[in-house]
Amino acid sequence: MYLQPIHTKIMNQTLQTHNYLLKFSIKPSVQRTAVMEFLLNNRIHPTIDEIYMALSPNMPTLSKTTVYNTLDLFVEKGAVQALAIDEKNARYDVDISKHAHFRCNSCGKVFDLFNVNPEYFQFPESDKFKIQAVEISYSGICNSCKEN
Amino acid sequence: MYLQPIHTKIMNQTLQTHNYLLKFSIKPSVQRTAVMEFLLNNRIHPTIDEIYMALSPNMPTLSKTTVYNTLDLFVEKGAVQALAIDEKNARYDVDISKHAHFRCNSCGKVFDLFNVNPEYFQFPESDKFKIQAVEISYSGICNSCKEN
DNA sequence: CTTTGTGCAAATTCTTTGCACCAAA
DNA sequence: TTTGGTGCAAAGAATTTGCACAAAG
Repeated sequence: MYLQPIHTKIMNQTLQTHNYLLKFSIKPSVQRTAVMEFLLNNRIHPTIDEIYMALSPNMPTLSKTTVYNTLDLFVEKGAVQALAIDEKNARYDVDISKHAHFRCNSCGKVFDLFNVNPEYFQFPESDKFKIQAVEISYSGICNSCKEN
Repeated sequence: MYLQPIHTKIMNQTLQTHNYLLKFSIKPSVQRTAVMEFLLNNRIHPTIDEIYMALSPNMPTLSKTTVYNTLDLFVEKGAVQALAIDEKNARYDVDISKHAHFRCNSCGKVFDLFNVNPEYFQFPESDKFKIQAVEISYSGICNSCKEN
């Protein structure tokens, strides 16, 4: 049986991410690929700072400006959606399918909610606006905060 | 026919606002009454700065800190809802009934949307979270921006 | 070479905090 | 008096901007 060397596995994932960026017409630089790979592997709706903090140990020259630039580009190209659910910081979601979010008012974490009726994501009739997007955000207390 | 003097009208409105605050157990100071009166008369989901800029000409000693304090209190008492729809600034809505909002990506203005199916404001089943609130936010281009 | 991307430092904006003074009960 | 409200100035945090250097084609 042939065992795939670990570095090849890593290369394969990076290659996948590289190709994923190309699907959105994003030129895959080292930094952009690292940011997208982090988003794909960590579905935690991270803030800019969380992304920067996670990547900078392995990428000491990375700057926060680049993380800002990268996410602006990803949003512009439709590869990620920016969430308004957190009033303090912008949060980013690599899952661009129609789904809702829940924010815990105690710990501040943002979770996906996939069991919201898909019908809710339809746009209402309007002669005043050209509606292009919808965001459905719930808030309250998550179970792990409720226990404490 | 008896014409109500204009200053009486103003007094009457301030008195109404005063009593409105009392309904939410908010002690009606001069500043709080002015802020609430502005919110009731201007359903534009204003930012802190918009409220401050509107009131300060007639209330030169008003400070932005007081506007912040006042709106924190209003939200805490349930008299207004804070909107997360605008990533740049907090916006406040004195209409606490269940309705949706639309933000124009061009001019940044936020509008009410009253024709969204009330069913959409129901909370989904969840054993992970105690859901307490929902915000439905649409975005796109408003008609006056589309024309220009 | 020319264009595009990155990263540092500074600037800007929004919000919060500490504290002193003022006002109402 | 005592409590709570207001307002100034400073601090803090998130984001944006200007510009020089690096990388890619």
